[in-house]
Amino acid sequence: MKVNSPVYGRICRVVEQIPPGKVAAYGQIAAIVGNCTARMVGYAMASLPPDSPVPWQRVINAQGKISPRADHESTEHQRQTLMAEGIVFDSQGKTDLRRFGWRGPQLEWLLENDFDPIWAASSNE
DNA sequence: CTGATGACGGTGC
DNA sequence: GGCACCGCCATCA
Repeated sequence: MKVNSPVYGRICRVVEQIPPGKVAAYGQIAAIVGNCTARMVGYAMASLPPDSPVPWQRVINAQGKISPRADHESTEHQRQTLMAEGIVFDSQGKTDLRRFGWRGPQLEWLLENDFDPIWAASSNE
């Protein structure tokens, strides 16, 4: 990532837990990170280089849509990447979070990385 | 230090 | 369902 910040670091570690074929909302990531807001997550993603190892493309907004930004081509690339992972978008460019929404990290991971265990995935995958 | 900014989200109309 | 506000707060100039 571009800047060295403890907060951004925690955000990125959580984002890295999102498996292929799943997506998470900015607010969801923020809740897991704790002491952080959706805007922080969005800003952190914006600061990442396009070739970052962090799967930033799996983070979308709470409406199940890819957040529009100045660089339209980047948005399109994100959509293509997610479709390649199996995510399906409807005619409105929305994806069904009930089907593709990430349930959260595993309890063990949360505990080992000092995150609040309340956000653990409720059951299996 | 101060003010502007932003890949968001909840509320109210 | 959609749209306009406004709070959010780490970063940056």
